[in-house]
Amino acid sequence: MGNKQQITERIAALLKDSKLSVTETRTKILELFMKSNGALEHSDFEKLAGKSFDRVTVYRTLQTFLDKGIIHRIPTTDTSVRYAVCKSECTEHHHHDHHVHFKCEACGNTICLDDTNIPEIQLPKGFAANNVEVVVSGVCKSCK
Amino acid sequence: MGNKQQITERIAALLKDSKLSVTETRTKILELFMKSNGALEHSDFEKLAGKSFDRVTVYRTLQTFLDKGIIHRIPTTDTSVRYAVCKSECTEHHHHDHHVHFKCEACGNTICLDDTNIPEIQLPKGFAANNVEVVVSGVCKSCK
DNA sequence: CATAATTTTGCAACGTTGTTGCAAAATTAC
DNA sequence: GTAATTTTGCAACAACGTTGCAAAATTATG
Ligand SMILES: [Mn+2]
Ligand SMILES: [Mn+2]
Ligand SMILES: [Zn+2]
Ligand SMILES: [Zn+2]
Repeated sequence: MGNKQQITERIAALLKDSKLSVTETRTKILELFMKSNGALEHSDFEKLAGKSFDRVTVYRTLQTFLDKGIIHRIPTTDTSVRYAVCKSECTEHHHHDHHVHFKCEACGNTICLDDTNIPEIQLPKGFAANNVEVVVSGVCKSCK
Repeated sequence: MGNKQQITERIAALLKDSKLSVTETRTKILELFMKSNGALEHSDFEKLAGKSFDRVTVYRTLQTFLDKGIIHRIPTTDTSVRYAVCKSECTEHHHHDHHVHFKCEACGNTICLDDTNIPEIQLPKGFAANNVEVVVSGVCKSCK
C-alpha cells in the first residue's frame, strides 16, 4: 500500500480547510483515527504512538479537533472519554452527528453506526430537545 | 414537615432489603438522593454534606449502591459520572432502567424521565443489542 | 528564500479524581 | 453484653487533566 503519501496529503488538506497549521502531531493523530476501526480514547494515543509526543499535546490536539468539528465525543457511563472522526457535515460551530453509537461488550470497541438513524423521542410536555445521544451496547458484527 | 423520621425509617428498610448495614453515611447519601430533583455526581456529596464523611467512603458507598441495584449511572460526554436512584424493578444482578435521561443545558440538572420509553433501534445486520442508553439534552420544564 | 510574526509544542508544576491497605470504629449476630 | 463482621477514615499512591512559559516549528511577508 503505497498510498501513505496520499493519506498524508488528504490530512494536510483537511487541516488547512479547518485553518489549522499542519503539524506532525496533528497529522499523526488523524492518521491513527483513520487507521482505527473504532473510537479512540486518550490513552490509546500513548499506546499506539508510543511516546512520540507529549500527553499535554494530545489533550490540546483533541480539544482543537473538537472545536473545529473534526471529531466528536461519544458518551460513556464511566470516566473515560471516547472520540471519533466526524462526517463531513460537521463544521466549526455545529456538529451534525445524528447517528447511533455501538459499544461491543466482547471486543470493547466503540463504533459509529453512521447509517443508523436516531428515532424521534416523545418527551413530556415542557421539555425541548436539542440533541439526542444514543449508545447501544451488545455484541458487534465481528464478535458475533 | 415532620416526616424526617419517616424518611429515615424508609431508608433503613431499603438498606435492609438489600442486606446492607444501616450506617450514617449510607443513610445520609440516600437522603441526599431523595431530596435532590436530579442526578448527583460525586462532587455534589462533598458540597451538599460538607465534610461530614470521607471522600473514600462516598466512592465506596456509591459503588455498593450500584452493585445492589439501588442507583444507576447516567452516561455523559465528559469525565463526570452521574448517579440516580433506580426504580423498584432493579435488583442486585439486573438493572431495568429502560427510560430516557434528560440533561438541561440551562440549569445543568440531569433527570430521569421515568415514563419516557426508549424506542426500538434497528441495528445493521450482525449487531445484537443488549442495552440502549438515551440521553437527550435541551431545556427542561422548569427552565422553559 | 530569508526573516518576522504567529502558532504549536514540551516541560515542569500543580490540581483533581479515583484506588488500596490497614487499623479503629460502628454495626450486626449471638 | 460480648464476639464476629462490616464499614469507615486516614495515609499513601496512581491516573488523569490543566496551566504558564520558553523553545521549536509553522506560516506569512517582502
Ligand atoms: Mn460517531
Ligand atoms: Mn435514570
Ligand atoms: Zn466486538
Ligand atoms: Zn433546567
